Amino acid sequence: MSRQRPTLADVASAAKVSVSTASLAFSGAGPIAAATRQRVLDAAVELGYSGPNPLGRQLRRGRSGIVGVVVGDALKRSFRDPVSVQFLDGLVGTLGSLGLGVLLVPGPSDPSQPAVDPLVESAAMDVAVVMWGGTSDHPVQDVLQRRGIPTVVVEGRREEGVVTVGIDDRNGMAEATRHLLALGHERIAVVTLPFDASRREGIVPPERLSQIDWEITRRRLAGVTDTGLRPTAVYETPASLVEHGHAAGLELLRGDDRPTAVVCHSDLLASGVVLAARELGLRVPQDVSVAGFDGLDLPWLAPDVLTSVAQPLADKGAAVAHAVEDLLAGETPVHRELPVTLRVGTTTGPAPA
Amino acid sequence: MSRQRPTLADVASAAKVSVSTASLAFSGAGPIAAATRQRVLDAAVELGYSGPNPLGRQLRRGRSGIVGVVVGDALKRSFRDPVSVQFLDGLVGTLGSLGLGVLLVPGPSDPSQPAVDPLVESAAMDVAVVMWGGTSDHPVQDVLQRRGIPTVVVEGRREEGVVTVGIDDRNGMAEATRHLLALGHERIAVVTLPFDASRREGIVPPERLSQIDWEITRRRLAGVTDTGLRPTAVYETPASLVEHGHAAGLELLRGDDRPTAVVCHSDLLASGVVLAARELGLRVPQDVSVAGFDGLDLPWLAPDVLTSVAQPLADKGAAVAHAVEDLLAGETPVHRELPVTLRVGTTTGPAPA
DNA sequence: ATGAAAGCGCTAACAC
DNA sequence: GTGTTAGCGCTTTCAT
Repeated sequence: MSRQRPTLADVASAAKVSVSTASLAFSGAGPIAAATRQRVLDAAVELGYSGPNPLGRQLRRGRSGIVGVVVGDALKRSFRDPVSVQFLDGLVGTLGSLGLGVLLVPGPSDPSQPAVDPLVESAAMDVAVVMWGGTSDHPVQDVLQRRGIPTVVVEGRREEGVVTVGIDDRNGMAEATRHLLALGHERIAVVTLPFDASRREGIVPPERLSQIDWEITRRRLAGVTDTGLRPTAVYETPASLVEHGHAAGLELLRGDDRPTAVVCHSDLLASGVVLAARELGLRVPQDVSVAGFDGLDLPWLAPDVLTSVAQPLADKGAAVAHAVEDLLAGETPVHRELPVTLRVGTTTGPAPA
Repeated sequence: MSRQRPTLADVASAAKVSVSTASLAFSGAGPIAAATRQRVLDAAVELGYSGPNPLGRQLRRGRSGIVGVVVGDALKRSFRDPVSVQFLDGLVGTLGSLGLGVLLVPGPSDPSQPAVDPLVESAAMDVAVVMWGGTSDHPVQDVLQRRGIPTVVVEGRREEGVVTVGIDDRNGMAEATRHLLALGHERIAVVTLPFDASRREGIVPPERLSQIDWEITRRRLAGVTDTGLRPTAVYETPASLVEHGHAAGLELLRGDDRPTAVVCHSDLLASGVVLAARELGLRVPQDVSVAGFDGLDLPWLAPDVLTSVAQPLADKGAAVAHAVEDLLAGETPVHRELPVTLRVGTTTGPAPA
């Protein structure tokens, strides 16, 4: 343990071979005699050498093997949403099998904070993945572009020169809405994802409906109105969390002119609405139907099973990983749009008479 | 965009300075005339140079600026637990302010899978953090040690030569138990975290009680018995998830000789027990009291607020980050054990008469 | 305040 | 099959 950490050169000289040969012994990429190889490996063990230093390898190869994943929000908030987590799980798994690691890069948190995490500016990454890349001001994407780091945007706006992976949420949302319409509902309210970073909360005044900055919110709301429905109310939430759905439900469902159904932009919001309905003494779905989006497994909603539009989260992660792979191979991946499926649960039923 | 990406040397020659001067212009670490500095920066913009290549810098400095975080389980499962997420949030935040990035390294998932993710073997990291490092076989820690990567173990066994950060969960668990005893409960069951990687589920036969592999489970169970309590039953779960708590609740609370209180090793488990109790028509806390551990915010349990032992999750992340900082500075951080606090909610009350 | 030079540890041409 | 050589892009003494 006395001196410096041994290098490949040390191992090579101990094994009495050249460094290039020693390199081959570890990488296996090239012809080498089994005996030589073994000699190198033995020398390595002898010296306590545990394999090539990744830093040297990375510089030489010009690749870090790292994919920076910019989460669309403060980590804590982002990861409270199973949607992010399950997506990330699919992404990390697939990237892992490609030999790539995931560097967590915090996204913009408070509007007050510096807009771009220092890691975006200076961390080593071969490719970046931007989750929830749907805002119109993209300081993060600008920095990445300046650095020349190829980027995959998830759920963002489809733009020239930007690789995107998304889901068919507009049609999915429309399908959920039509499901309610088919059940005879006429008074339907909508609980939406945030319109922008302002984190506003409450029923949206009509003029604000045309000022949606977040692409995903715009698309899902468009899906609702694609059906021809004119919602009785549109309620904006500051984040996709149960408590915000709960607040929305309390506000929307009190009073006699309440809607008979609520469509929500996410399952977490929808489950909050269900809890609020129960709390108000309303039966679900006899008095009020509730539909969500995401297809999450929500055991604590039992015995109810949420009617929801299921999106293939793990597949989405894998699709993004493959886009990353293409980018690394120098190819330009095409936009992928994954299908969604309406899954009818126990929280929607015929409109009350 | 024709040729290679520009390097610092290109910028230097365009600005008619030496590379070392150009380097100073970017790092700011050294004396440089403001005018020269500006000339370099202008040249950089001109050439589309976006700052020093991190790979070159890392090799030169011998540091990657990366902390590998080995999550204690498959990502998906791990991140379904707010405990991991909130800890990670604190960790990433504090490390970020130290200029360090977090590389996500999947931990052992299935016992069938290769025990150690390839990233552990070969990714660049200056320090590693092992979450839930409490198992007796540490293939991951062995590899890290062989590579000479200093490691912080969270919630693991305190051992010679291993830096650990933990919480005082043994006393916390004892305090929760004493709270129940003080309320007059005599028949108390325990719902525990996994004993080992076997993911067994159900009431534990007595002989298995001495075969707890996971340190955290051992400590928390010891906390319960430290009070002198002899639990009516000990129920082992395969993971800290609501559905497993639910299953435990259903099994423990059916029948007339049911316990009047259940102490759980986590809030997710406890909330599952509450749901099961409600489902069985039992009133909480009139018929059965339930206590948890972690101090999570569980909005969907409303109107109940879980009685729980709160642990400072963000602080734990920060404490680990500071241990990492010490390690990087060449110092040996001391073991930190953070305090926990019993917070009485609405789910515990006097034992039924 | 600036420049020259060395070298971090490795891999990949290329020659033998 | 093995060795020689040349960098990858940068930071950091050390001179000037």
